[in-house]
Amino acid sequence: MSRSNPRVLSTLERAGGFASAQEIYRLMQREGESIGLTTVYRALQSLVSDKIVDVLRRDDGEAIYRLCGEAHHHHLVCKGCGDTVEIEGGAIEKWAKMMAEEHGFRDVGHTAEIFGLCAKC
Amino acid sequence: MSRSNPRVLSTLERAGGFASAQEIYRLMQREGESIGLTTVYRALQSLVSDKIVDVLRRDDGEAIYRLCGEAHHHHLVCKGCGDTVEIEGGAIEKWAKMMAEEHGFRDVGHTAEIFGLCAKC
DNA sequence: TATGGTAATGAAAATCATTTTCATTTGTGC
DNA sequence: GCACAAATGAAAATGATTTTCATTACCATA
Repeated sequence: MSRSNPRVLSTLERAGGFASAQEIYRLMQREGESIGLTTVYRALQSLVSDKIVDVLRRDDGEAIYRLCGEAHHHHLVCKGCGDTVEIEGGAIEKWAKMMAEEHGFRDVGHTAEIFGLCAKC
Repeated sequence: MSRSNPRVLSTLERAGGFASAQEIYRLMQREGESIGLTTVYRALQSLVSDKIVDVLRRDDGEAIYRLCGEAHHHHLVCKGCGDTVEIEGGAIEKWAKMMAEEHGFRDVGHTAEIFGLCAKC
């Protein structure tokens, strides 16, 4: 069932743990690996649902995949250079829990991202 | 030079200050306004560069436009029936601001969504 | 070693938001 | 009326992503 192709994962690692599907595909091509674009996409989807990688969005809407630790965290992303800082979100956890209770929701998860310009940009 | 079509802006306002280009286009069509999709896109680009609206990205990559200075809100979405509740996020605003300062980021915006199962599902 | 079934693969086509092209229309000053 | 710049929008192009579908690799069992 797991389509988390290890070659895709290792390429993502080699790319610095931060790349788009197209970039990973091109990188593998350049390195002489024989793989189809479809398989790259499927492997990434699988890695995402296995929570081995995270997916964010570039400003142009292209999805970028990045390795992430198991600990639940949020991101502070620079719109200029794409630099990403992992941040802690204790306040968010509480907020999400509170809101869910207030409206009778259960089994809740959440997403939260902050984006702006970093000091260098 | 300014292509900030006022009909597009007013439609965005009427849509609750938060919509995608496609949605604005469909809304105008439904209301009998005669306008081309191209013009909607151009008007939105113009509004963005005039800093009258902000652009964010949905999870699926579609661009959503938001009136600047609009008191924005967040969503509580049911995974079962898709029902959505608008919620207030004062805690998030503070958290985002704090985190941004802490890491030297400026011009920051954020997204936050909570999803789970509503009482009915 | 054959055989049958299931999962993985990838080329090509489909989808969908967005951008570009370009011919036409509209508006404005003279 | 006339010329000319700006605005418009239909249609085509673009580019990422997903779907389709026929083929292939794998794996257990007879």
